[in-house]
Amino acid sequence: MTGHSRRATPDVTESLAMRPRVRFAPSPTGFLHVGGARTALFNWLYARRHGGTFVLRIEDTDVERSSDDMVTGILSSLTWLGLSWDEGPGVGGPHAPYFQTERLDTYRAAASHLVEAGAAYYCYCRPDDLAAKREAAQAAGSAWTYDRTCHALSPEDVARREADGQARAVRFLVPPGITTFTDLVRGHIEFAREHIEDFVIIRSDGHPTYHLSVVVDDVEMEITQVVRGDDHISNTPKQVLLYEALGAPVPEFAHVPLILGPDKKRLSKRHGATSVGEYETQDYLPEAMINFLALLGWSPGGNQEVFSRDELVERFTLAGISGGNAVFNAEKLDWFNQQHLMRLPSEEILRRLRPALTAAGLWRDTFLTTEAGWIARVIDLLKPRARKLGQLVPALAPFVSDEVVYDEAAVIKHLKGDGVADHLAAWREVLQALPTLEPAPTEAALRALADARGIKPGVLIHATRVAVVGQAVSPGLFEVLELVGRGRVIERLRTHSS
RNA sequence: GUCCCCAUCGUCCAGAGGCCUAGGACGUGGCCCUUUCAAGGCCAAAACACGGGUUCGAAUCCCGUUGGGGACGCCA
Repeated sequence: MTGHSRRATPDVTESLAMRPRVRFAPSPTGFLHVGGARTALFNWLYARRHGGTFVLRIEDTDVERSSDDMVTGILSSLTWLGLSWDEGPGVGGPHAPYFQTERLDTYRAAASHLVEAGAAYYCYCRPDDLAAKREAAQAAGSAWTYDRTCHALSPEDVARREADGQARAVRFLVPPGITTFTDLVRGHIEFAREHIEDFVIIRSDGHPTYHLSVVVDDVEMEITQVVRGDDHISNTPKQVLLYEALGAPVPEFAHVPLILGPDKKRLSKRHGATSVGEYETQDYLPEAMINFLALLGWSPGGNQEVFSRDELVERFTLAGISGGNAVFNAEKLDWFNQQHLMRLPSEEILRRLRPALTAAGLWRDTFLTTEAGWIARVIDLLKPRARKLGQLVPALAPFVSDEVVYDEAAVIKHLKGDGVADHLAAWREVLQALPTLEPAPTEAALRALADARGIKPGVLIHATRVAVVGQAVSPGLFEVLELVGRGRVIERLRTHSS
């Protein structure tokens, strides 16, 4: 060790300190919404981009509405999207547990600390009474903030209520002044505290409210950047106040715009699918979903649209998040799906298709061995014509099995015409005589035959297509014939020729 | 009602004072390729909300108006 190491040490320490710790903290009161998924994605991208840590924390303090099934569903959707978490449910971590209901003592301790420090006080008001006051004020057209009744209670009053065993909540005492914070996407934001009421931090049932638990956990879990939805922006000053009262460093904030439906209203069920799980069910590729979501409200700056997960990680910056809300455009998602499908290697497509092919009775293990090259060519031919992965299953059928499903309209249009059966018989003879079904010579042979018989090549082409694949549409006929293979082609022509 | 945020083609974005007769993508229309369908290529229509400033010069900076969104819970 030389003098160098002494200089190097602080650098290393500093670079470690720079590593961000971000988190996604869903409440398990519903499925993973696409908006939540995008928030998770931005956090994940930021962590991965900077070699930081992505924490997943479950905010289940609303015991009434939270459920284990929802937790499972959310984890499953995140996993499907490939947003792996470094700390959280299932993987644990230095700040476990990651379920808030398992951390209640921590919140109570923090609240007691705040009460002792005079930063918070007990409140014996009944929720019903407060709601009534609030409604009355609203009816009168004015805003209502808690009137601090309980802050004004004399020690005797308090003693009597305690003796009566009255339920008490804990309220944070909002000091006068102005709270400011810097938002990484919007810049400087400030709130006059006169508009902020003394908010409840511990409910009368002893459970913490969101404001307390989120701050206590973010402090304890050493979260450095809070990346979350725009709808939290007005909560932020309350939380900044809490950080300060707790004597904790305030993290940086980045509020990302909301995702809207086509009518510019917050995306909801009536706009169609809103949960990630539905898109999974609808056979979208997770990489397409990621790409689409990333570009909703964020831009790397150039003109490129299609990005792999790694490319997104490489380019992600919080500063690239735009300020305005974004409308969810399902058609563009479809386009991304197709683009990613086309870019997926055929082996990968085959791997993902295996369950569906098996279910359809079309799978055989030789796809992985002796037939690997052949099936890859078939997939490459079909994939630019598919919008969804699953569409490849029926498209693959005429290539991999003897079963051909005939489209009635196509049969009538292209196989029932005058002389068609006869033309196909002649064409079958020609094919049988050909040394191979290589596209170019096969096409030449077909055109020569059509010429000899005085018909347009299209007549033979269309008839052959329907006879071989059962549909009026397919990839280029001659590539299809070669890959279907002479045996099956001849056989299918035989059943449709005279 | 109060507070906060936002404002470029129908939609998603580019644009960080002159590079803008505003660029890309989805979608739409047309053309090309072609045996069908895709993919791909080319072309077209399509936007700086409005009004004031600041500046030699503004989509870009400031103010206001309007519009949209969000928050005002013992929900998160």
